[in-house]
Amino acid sequence: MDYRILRIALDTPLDSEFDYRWIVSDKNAALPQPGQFVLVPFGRREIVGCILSIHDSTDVPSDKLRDVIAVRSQLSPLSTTWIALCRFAADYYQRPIGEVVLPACPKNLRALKTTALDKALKKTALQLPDASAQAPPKPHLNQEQQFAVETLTASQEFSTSLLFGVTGSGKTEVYLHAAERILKQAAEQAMPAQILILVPEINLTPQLEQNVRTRFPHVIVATLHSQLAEGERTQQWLLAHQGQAAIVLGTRLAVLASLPHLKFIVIDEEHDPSYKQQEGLRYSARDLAIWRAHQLNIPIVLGSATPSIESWQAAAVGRYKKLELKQRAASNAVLPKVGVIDMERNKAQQGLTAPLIEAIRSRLEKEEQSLLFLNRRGYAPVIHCDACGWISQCRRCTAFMVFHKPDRKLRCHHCSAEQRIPSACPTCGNTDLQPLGRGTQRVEEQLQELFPQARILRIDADSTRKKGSAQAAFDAVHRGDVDILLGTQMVAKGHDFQRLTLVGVINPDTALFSQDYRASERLFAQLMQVAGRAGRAAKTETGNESVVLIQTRYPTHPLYQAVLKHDYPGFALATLSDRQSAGLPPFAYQALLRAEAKELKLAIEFLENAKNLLAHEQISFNDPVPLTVMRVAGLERAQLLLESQSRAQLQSFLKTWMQSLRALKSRVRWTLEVDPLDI
DNA sequence: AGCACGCCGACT
DNA sequence: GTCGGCGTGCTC
Repeated sequence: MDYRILRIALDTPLDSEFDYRWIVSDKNAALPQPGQFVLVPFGRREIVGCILSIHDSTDVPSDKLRDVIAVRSQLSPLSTTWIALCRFAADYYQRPIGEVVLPACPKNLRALKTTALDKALKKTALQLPDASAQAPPKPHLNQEQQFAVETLTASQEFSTSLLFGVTGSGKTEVYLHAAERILKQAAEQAMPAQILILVPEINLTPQLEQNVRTRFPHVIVATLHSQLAEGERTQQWLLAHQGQAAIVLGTRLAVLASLPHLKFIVIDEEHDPSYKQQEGLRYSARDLAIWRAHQLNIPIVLGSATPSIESWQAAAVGRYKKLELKQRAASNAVLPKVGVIDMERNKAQQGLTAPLIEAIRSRLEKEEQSLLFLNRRGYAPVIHCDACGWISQCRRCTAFMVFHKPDRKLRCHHCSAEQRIPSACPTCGNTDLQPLGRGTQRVEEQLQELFPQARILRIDADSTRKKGSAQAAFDAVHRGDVDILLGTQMVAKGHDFQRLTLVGVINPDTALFSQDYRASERLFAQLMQVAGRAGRAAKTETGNESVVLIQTRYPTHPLYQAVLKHDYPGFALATLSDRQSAGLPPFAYQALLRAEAKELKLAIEFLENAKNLLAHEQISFNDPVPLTVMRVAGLERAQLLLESQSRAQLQSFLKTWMQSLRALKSRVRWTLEVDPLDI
């Protein structure tokens, strides 16, 4: 009997591809194709995999070979280009290819039954653009924007551009104009085209989605992000895969979407940490997007007001083209004035210094809005007993339990353990337990005392737990129903508040002294971003200038001085020189091996073994160390950091090292992260 | 990761 | 006597 060998990717941690037999019963029937999904027996169950390649023979002994049950032919095959992208990601991040290919596709494609898929296919077959609307007049571009658009669209070949422009400088307009031109150029040549736009978090940038849809009423715009319901996700994915969607707007997972006619990629806010997947395949969507652009030989643009240090360096050495927008696009918009409040001279009461309180008061008098930024939720990060020294330590984690006042609970932010507030100290019975430090809830309480008439709104992960409540909260601010907005980093992104003329940063100093060498880079980006919430509109009717006030104990710290001057290039230059002398990225490449076990000793032991397993001249190992939050949910964790001057050397080392590590068959649970962001 | 097999402890 | 704990072995 005639048969073929199908080499198949399966979603299993086993680092291998699996060969199956396909019996050719009818010579005239079409053979299965790479990129098609198949149903196969695997152990004692049946699962769906994806054909990677087709062969005439295999080394797998024939008694092990089993037959494919069925081929899913209703879906057009994924391209070999797409499979090559997945293969690169799998190799680079040291994961089996099946763990890339299958999770990259909607669950309905992998389901045993195809009913949901068939339904989605039927729906997308009828999909048409909105088209009812007429495209609104396009905003006029200033010279810098015009130049950026020209540069981005001048060639259809691979190039990476870094679009550097402050908040409000009109980066979005550059993306949209470039996208429009690329679609138009393709249409003139009667070529299909697709554009991929990646954003950090889609629910925080609903304005962009709306913007794109109204600007492109004649094409299908698909959106892809993790919060879509499965049916919807399948449809949106199909619109991309079938080439119907000319524009695909999505979060990091969209970088692995099937896009047969991809011609241009945009990465908005390219520095944002949420482009890094933090579990499973720990990929950087930005880095994969650049690889994809290179693979397809198409242009890609990375945009940011505070580029990642890596991207800035790449632009400095000419690997990326640097495009700069120096002015805020609306001619009457100005950069907010940034000032620091020295907390040594101005003692804070309940976290707020007198100058900041005065600034809020003056905004209230003029009926303008204030925004206070504090990156710590809850009421107080810990409660303690004055009499005996007891503190609210989590039993299962190396962390304090956070006091949440509205529901009168202690909650661990690491393992989500909860308990009611003890009415008395668990060790000595003292009934006077005190909160230490402050989170957003406590500052909210303080604001209510100081400004009883003001309408105060807190926005953080706790206040926006219900679906749609974040949107409702932001809508209230936009309507002007809020005088003082208070929140965590959730309030820093995306939204432009027209009547907002004061941004107060309560105390960001801890990030200055973090173990993590990237903490200052993140702080700088966060401060610039939150500062950008102010003064986006023209000067208000009252003629008030927008102001950003940062409360700090270190007012002369270079980081704050750079923020004061809106001087990202200066900050980046200083950071790069520090990184260079310390031999840190982007002047070195890193990988991180993490281990967790019931006892720290076991984790450390495993990492020591791993360290001594395989020597390599161009790889340097640090010592295994416990993580800062050593124990989470009863498991103790440690990590081993590797560095190399050469990305290629690190890659080839990791490949053989991983094989040896797997062969150890250790009890300990471990993961490897390539290019880690948090250390 | 699943899933099954297998070998020991406390229950209707 | 059996339910269920998790060690270990296997998946083309």
